[in-house]
Amino acid sequence: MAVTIKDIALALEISPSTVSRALNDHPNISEETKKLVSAKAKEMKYQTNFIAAGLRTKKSNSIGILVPHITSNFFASAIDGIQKIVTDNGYFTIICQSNEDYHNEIDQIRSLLSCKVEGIILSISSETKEFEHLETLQAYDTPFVFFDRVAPGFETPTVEANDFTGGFQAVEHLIKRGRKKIAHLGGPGILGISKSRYEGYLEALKTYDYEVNEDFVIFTNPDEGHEEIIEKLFEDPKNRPDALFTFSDELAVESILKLKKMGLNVPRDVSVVGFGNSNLCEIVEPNLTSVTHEPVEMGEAAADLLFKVIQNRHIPPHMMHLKFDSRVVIRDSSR
Amino acid sequence: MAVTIKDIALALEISPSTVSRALNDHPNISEETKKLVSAKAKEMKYQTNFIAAGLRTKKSNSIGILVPHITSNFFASAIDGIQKIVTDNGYFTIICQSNEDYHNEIDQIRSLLSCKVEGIILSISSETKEFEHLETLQAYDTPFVFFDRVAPGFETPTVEANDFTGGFQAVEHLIKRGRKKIAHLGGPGILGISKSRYEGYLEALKTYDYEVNEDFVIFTNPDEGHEEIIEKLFEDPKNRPDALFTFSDELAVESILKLKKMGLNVPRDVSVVGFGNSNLCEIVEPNLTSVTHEPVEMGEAAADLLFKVIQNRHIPPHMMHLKFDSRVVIRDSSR
DNA sequence: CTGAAAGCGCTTACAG
DNA sequence: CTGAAAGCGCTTACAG
Repeated sequence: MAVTIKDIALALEISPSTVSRALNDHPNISEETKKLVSAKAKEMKYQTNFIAAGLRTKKSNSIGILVPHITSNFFASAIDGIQKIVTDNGYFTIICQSNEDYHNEIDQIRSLLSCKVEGIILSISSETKEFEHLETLQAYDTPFVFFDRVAPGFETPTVEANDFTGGFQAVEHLIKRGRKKIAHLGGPGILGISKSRYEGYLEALKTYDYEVNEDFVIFTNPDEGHEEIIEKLFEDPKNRPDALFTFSDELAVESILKLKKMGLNVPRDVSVVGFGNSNLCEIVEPNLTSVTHEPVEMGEAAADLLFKVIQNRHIPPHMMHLKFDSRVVIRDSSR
Repeated sequence: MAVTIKDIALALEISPSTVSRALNDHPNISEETKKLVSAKAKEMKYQTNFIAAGLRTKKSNSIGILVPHITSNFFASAIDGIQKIVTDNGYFTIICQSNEDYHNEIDQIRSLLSCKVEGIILSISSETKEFEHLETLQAYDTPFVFFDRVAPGFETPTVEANDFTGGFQAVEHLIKRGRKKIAHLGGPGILGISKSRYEGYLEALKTYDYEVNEDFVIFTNPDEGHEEIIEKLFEDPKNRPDALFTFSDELAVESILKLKKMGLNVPRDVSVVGFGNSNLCEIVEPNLTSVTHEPVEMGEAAADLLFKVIQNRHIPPHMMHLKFDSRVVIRDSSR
């Protein structure tokens, strides 16, 4: 059985209170007692029961992470960054996945509340259109930080990539390479990040007096096949885009593979720029030009912000809504 | 503030005991009371405090997962599989990373013990050579299941890929394609999975009366550069392998890219077979032949086993040490 | 510097 | 069918 504070007290013939204080390095306890207690604790292999301590102090020392899925380079790296900060603060994390499902998201939040996490880093699912469950969070005074995907109407910190300027830069790069007909394969239309990247695309076209061709913009869903979409976009030789900016590296890779199958040369016939600057970029041929994304840094920043809220520390207004800038890493697919 | 069982009791003018029982669907409580209570609970947005319940019942409803790193397709997918089973059982997971560091692993285990998880799914770090910390687990009656990486000398369930036959099949495939000089780029030498894949390689060579050339076998570490190693392996035209079986798809991809840089044709000059059958296989060119790995199924199996131990259910001997068989998915890199 | 006592929010054996 | 009481393992205000 697990040894408790009482067992140590018994063995040392002192009170549990003193043991507790000694273990927590309370200033009123003599050095001698502290030494005695910690020696005995080690000897008996005592492990603090966080559950009990948490119940008493109303501090669970845990924070929740809710992401659409853990199997995605972006979110996995973000969690990596978050955990670093969380561990440094002596906390632990409970990680949940919504699987991009609205009802699942609600369940997971409920479960995090039941675990009494002190805060949540949250990336809403691509199906979430209502936000009552987030109001529940607020009702429970459980602070949260939006990560990468933000719901409107909440006064809570946000950490995002600067998707707008990312999209802008990607398209500007293609324009400067002399491309004339630039298409965009977007992400799920409902997501803010999809919209922002698309808006960056539009803004770049506008800035350089390009006309917008609506046939050249398609929003995609992760679960549907993209091959047909890509084929359709490029099948008409007379009205074929000569460049493509995609929502993700995955989409860019799919596009390159499909374009090659269709007998088109990348970048000669079609330049391609992805988003994420993932490890795929240097594997696909030609190597993929891509917009950088900084999941680890973003995760660290989100965790930092969450701890500030938890500890009631002041967050200066300019820190409340962080946007991580991107740059274009140019590789062969757009050279 | 969070609403408690007491608040509901007060509002309904009944005792907390009754509220608790009603909420837990105790048979002795009248349907009427149950309805009343659950309506009120919903109205007041009551959320069970798992922490408190756990303290009382000595059941935390949580299990721990400790993996080397979360950012790895294999482990991320495994966690996916584990979480599915865990959620189905009404539990939640605490996920920790050792970052392949022995001392970190010890710390994480200590922390999981303090969180009073009811069991742990464990993949030891590649630096772990001593196992005292696992004996601590046993001393605390905290059951655990080894996942993918197994420490010797413990009477606990294990879930592994059948790395030996995987390696065997990969090399057999290369032999049947008529390859004569088959090299092996292995993983960290200390890991059982590296050894097993290597032994499969050896066994295949032996079975087909091939001689073993020790210069053709190299064990690698994840953090060191592999380019030089690959270059050295293939630089001598007179004594150059005509096939390569690698520990992972990542290593295979690196090898293919490097071989191409060296002016060698894959598969004409060198056939390559990877391990993992990851999404990289269809991105690299030529597409990579690879041995399948089933992380999701393995994760599910590990979680199932852990729950059996937690619930003291009998595990038939043939279920104690699961090995997931692999097959070779043939693609262009070895055609 | 140390101890006795109360209490965190639950559950459950005991009593009725 | 329902309630009063004890207790899970801690922490901490209060008292000395």
